[in-house]
Amino acid sequence: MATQRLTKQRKAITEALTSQENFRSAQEIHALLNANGETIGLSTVYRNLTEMFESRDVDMIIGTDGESQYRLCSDNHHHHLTCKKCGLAIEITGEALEVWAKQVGIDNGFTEIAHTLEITGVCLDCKNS
Amino acid sequence: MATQRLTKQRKAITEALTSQENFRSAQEIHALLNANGETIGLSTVYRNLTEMFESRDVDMIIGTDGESQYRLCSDNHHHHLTCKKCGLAIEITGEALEVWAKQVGIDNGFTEIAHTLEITGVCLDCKNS
DNA sequence: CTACTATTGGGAATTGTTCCCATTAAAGGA
DNA sequence: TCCTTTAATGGGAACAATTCCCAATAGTAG
Repeated sequence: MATQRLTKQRKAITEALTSQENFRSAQEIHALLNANGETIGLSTVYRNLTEMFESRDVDMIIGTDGESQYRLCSDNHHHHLTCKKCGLAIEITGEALEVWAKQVGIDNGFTEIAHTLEITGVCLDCKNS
Repeated sequence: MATQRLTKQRKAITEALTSQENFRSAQEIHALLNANGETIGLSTVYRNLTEMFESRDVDMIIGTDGESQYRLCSDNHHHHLTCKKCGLAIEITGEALEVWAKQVGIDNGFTEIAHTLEITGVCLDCKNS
């Protein structure tokens, strides 16, 4: 009585996620797979990403436009400094911030504390053009 | 040459927001108004909330299901500690964070630096139920 | 190999939000 | 006060992301 079958679609999705550094929407993953010659249904991508999120294999965030974005869970938590014009993204880590955010939650009696941070601006190249 | 007319719809929306403690979705505001006998279009609610957000009269956050939620804001820049279960939102200010975020941008040659931060968790009441 | 059933995929349905545009009604001036 | 101008409204169509439905497909245990 299997409860989890290893289909080639599931494998392909995991592979696609592995090849991506940052958060990608379900639609982006789907497009990526199709571009690579895989034939995979959009429903399947959504279904699997949701399952993977529930089993904590991927992180999910909700973007500023309300679109869900996914990324394979990695242990090193970090944030991004993103250019509004060209989309350039620089990884930011801040141990102090991590600790502070968690502390704020604890101080207010919260548990299961998580946080998201986005810093945006205009990068040097875009400013000079 | 007026650029901002004080319509009764705009007034009603502000009133509805005033009566609410926590974040409410545009649809909730709309339902609330209609329940109070106002006749107001959903488009109008969306339009005004978006404008009010852009002019910083209301705070907006994107809920876990991707739905935008609004609340009248106090004047100063701040962030939120939000309960995943009940939506309870506590205002957070952190001068250190503000300075740090700006510094990170500057260090990387960015200008027009802005940032958003959301801390989420489960509040005490929701944990005990 | 076969039977069982988890999983797939594609189109329809849903949901939150924005767009379009003819109609309505603030606000300033005569 | 009454016009005139045009910002603002509202409702239905359009959209985009996501979920649902279900017949067809394909892992996997035996």
